[in-house]
Amino acid sequence: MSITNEEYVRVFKAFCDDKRMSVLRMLKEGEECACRLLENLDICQSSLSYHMKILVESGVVESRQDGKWTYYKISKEGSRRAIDYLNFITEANEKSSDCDRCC
Amino acid sequence: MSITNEEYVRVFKAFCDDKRMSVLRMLKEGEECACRLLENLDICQSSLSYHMKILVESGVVESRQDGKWTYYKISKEGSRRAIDYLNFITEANEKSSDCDRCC
DNA sequence: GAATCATATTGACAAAATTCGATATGTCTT
DNA sequence: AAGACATATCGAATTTTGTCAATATGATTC
Repeated sequence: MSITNEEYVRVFKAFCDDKRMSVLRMLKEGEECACRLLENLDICQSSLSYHMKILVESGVVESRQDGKWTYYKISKEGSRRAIDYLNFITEANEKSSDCDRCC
Repeated sequence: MSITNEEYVRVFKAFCDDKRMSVLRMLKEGEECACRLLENLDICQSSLSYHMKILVESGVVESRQDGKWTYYKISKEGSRRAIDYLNFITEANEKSSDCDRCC
């Protein structure tokens, strides 16, 4: 077992909360700074910061500092990794347990 | 917005808990009944039942009754859907925000 | 049909996640 | 360097999630 449960869970935490999902859907349209995200979310600034930290730590979102602004966008590498993980986890190990045809 | 945040979150909840991840990793090896899962998990029976309900409601796991046993396995359709969702959420809408080459 | 076994549900508690207001930090402007 | 602005962190309160023991349900066996 090379990848730990903790690692998987950290990555998928990104997708398990309503507010984070809203953020992801905004970032899908392109890079945004925190203040723009905040405008559309009905939470206070510190809560957004909390969620953005989880998103960045999951690797699915990456951030970039520009002066006093922080810009966020979906990370291609991070999302590829999440997809790889999901594929791996849900991919059966084909050990003929529900083989309908052959036996 | 056709698919709600709630729907996405319900699906990804499957992957956001250590115990559920352990279950998924067992089911990856093939169908199992609840009692076998329980043996390997260090939680009590009602807790397992709680987690299995979340997994089944996510669609990622499907269950089948055989007499007094309940068997669980990874749902191909459910996991395909989870992967579709993840692809959709993390796929950028390419609106030229981080275009390095062309401009 | 009574006893037994596997799983589900309930209610109470514990632990973790989320929220907010207040404040800190770091950057830009003047 | 003082003021303004954007974001991060802290501490406390609240909400949600996960846990267990007890009990219920539903099927099987005797």
